[in-house]
Parts: sequence; structure tokens; C-alpha cells
Amino acid sequence: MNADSKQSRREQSHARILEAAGRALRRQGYAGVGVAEVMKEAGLTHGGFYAHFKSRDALLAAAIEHAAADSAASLTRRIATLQEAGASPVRALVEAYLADLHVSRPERGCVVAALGSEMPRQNEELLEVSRRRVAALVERARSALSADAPPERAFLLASSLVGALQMARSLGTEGQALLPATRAALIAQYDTI
Amino acid sequence: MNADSKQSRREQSHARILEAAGRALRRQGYAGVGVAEVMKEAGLTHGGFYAHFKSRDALLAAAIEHAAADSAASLTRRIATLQEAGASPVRALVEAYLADLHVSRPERGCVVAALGSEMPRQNEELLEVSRRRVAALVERARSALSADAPPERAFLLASSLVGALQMARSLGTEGQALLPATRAALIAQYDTI
DNA sequence: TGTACATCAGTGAACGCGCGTTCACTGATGTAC
DNA sequence: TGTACATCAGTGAACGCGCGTTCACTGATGTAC
Repeated sequence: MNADSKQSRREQSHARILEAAGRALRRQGYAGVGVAEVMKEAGLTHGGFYAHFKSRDALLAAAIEHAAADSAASLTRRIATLQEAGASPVRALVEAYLADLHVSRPERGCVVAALGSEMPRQNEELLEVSRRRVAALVERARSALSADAPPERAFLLASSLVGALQMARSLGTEGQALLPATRAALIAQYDTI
Repeated sequence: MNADSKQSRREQSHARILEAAGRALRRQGYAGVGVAEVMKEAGLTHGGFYAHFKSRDALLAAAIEHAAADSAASLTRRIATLQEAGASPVRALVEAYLADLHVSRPERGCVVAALGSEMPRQNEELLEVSRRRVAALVERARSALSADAPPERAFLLASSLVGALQMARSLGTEGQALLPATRAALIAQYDTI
């Protein structure tokens, strides 16, 4: 037993596999998560995979949860920083979510934006996980709006964020150029001064 | 030469292959377009595929264009009908795009919504085709807005439509339930009465 | 009009490759005495 | 403290399967005379 770390060797490997899968998932989509590739990036060989997960599908489900927790945490941090600097909840959410870095680095970003169009095609297990991630994003939008805002307003704000991020990524540099004005317009639409 | 049809047998086969690929693409994504499966659905065997397309990638590019033309045409028809019934351009666009049928039948619907999160990951050839489809959708949004609307407003309206459609599809029946209020809210946001 | 030949579209077997999965084995770590 | 053994995490070869691609061949359609 190694005293300097509370995680066993096995737990550390497990965590590295999940990390690698979470990044691959957001960068390359469901089909981009290959057992051999993920294990290699975790510094292991592919044979040992099944000591950690029952199947590739089980990895995918766990990777979505892991990636979502990762991106939610960094989004929360960024929003807190912006709010401390005086931004309104809506402004903080919009500027954090539609940040330039978020466009160019999907592997660290929102799972819903990275997988949105593929989600409805997955099997029931993955679909259930995906539904919860979409609901969590809508809930985050709701919490940025004023308390009396109707639910469809939160749904629409979340939709705008996801759609704008995807379209900006597809358009490339031309999409990036549209972002500042897009953020301003979104904030104007949803911020009740 | 068959006088009752202006299309040769070869051209008819080609059209059926494109049709099948366009549906598969929107229902199952890029990875869901398999040569054998598409040929089978076109009533042919897989070996003949390469007499029609240089490669699977070439089929994908052509299928995106074909599917986009198909969905654009039906959207245009639906919008015209709604406008003839008295709807404003924005209302017609929103109600046509976020129609219940569009949520439940992706294989006939918008390519950008069906492939949005997968687009940025494709090779340069497919990326170029995708960019044009995104730009066309933004242009359609722009044409529904008043002439002096700034470009980011069209981009945002398109983003909202794409994001809302994807999220409604992921959420299932719960997402469908949100649609009427979502349409109304979007129309209120973008219609300058 | 009829016959012989050329062209064209499609068939189906086969190949190579990548990928998920299995499994016998190895080397390291921890435990018993 | 040292030795013998058990357990644990990971290795790497192998298997089966699906898929994109190739290719020799077939049957139908069109053309030459």
C-alpha cells in the first residue's frame, strides 16, 4: 500500500481510462472512442480493459457522466469568476459557455454540444444518461434566469447556446468572428436588466 | 432507350442510392451510412456501388447535398403554405422548422440538426459541404428577419432552431411537450411586430 | 426484319483491415509464518 | 527480518465479425449490317 496516494494503482488506471475516454468522446464522438486507442492514451494495453469495464458500451455511459462532471465543474468555476467580477448570471453563463476556448477545444467542453445530434440514436442506456445531461444544462440556464421565467425560456436559452457552439465550430474561423456579437445579442435577449 | 422515362436505368439507380443515403445519413449519422445497407435499400447489391461513386466518402458528400436540397425544398413549401395562411415570415419559419413531425422524423429533416455535432470532425471535403449547409440555414433565418437585422441575429435564430430540435429529440416525449411554448417564445423574440 | 456483336449495369464471391472481446500468462505487490 | 506463497493488475497474441473495396463474370439492352 502506497502511503502518499489514497488511490490504489487500479483506481488510478481506472481514472486515466475515464479521462481519456471523456476527451475522445467529446473530440471524436461516440464512434471515436476505441478501446485500444483509449487504453493506449491511458498508458495501458488494450487487453486489460475488461478488468475495468464490462464492455465498450459501459465505458461510454461512464465516460459521458465523467465528461459532464468535468465540464460542469469548469463551467461553474468560470461563471463564479465572471460573477465575482460583476457580471449578471445570464452574462456570466453566456460568456463562459460561448467562450472562444470552448469553440476551439471541444474535448474539455460541454457534452451536449459535442454529442447533441448523435444522442437520440444511442441505445436506451446511453439515451437515459444523455437525457439527464440535457436536463442538467436546461436547469443551469433556468438558474441563471429570473425566478419567474417560464420553463421554455430556459430551454430556449440552452438551445441557443448549444446550437451556436455547434454552428460556430462547423463554420470555423468565420464562426469565431460572429461570436462576440452573438454573445452580446444573447445577453440582451435573456438579461432582464 | 425507354421513351416513357427521361432517366436512364443507371440514373434511376443513382437517384435511389442517393435517396437511401440521404435518409440513412439523417437518421443514423455519418457512421450509419453503410455501402451494403444503402445499396440494399436502393434495391441493388453492394458490388455495384463503385460504378456510381468513387468511394463511400464521395457518397457522403453527395448525400449531404441531396438531403439538404430535399429538406430545404420541403421547408420552403411548408413556409409558403403558412405565409399564405397569414403567418409572418418568422412565425412561418419557426413553426415549420420546429414542427412536431420534424422532431420525430429526422430522416426527412434538416441536415444541420441531424449532423451538427459531427460536422466539425469530418475531413476537409465534407467540412466544406457542411459549412455551406450551415451558411444556407443562417441565410434562411436572415431572410425571415427584417432587412435591417444584424447578422448575429440570423445566426442566433438559426442556432436556436437547431439546438431546440436536437434537444427536443434527445429528451423524447418530454421534449415534444415543451415545443408549443418554445415556438411561441421564439416567435415573440424574433418577430418585430 | 433478323442475326451477331459490343456495351452497359449489376451480381456475388473474395480480400484486407480495424475493432471489440477473450484468455492464458507474467511480473509486481502484498501476506503468512 | 527473511522466505514462500497468493493475489492482483496488466500484457499481448488470437479470434470473429462487419465493413469498404475489388474484380471476374452474367444477363440485358442497344447497335451494325
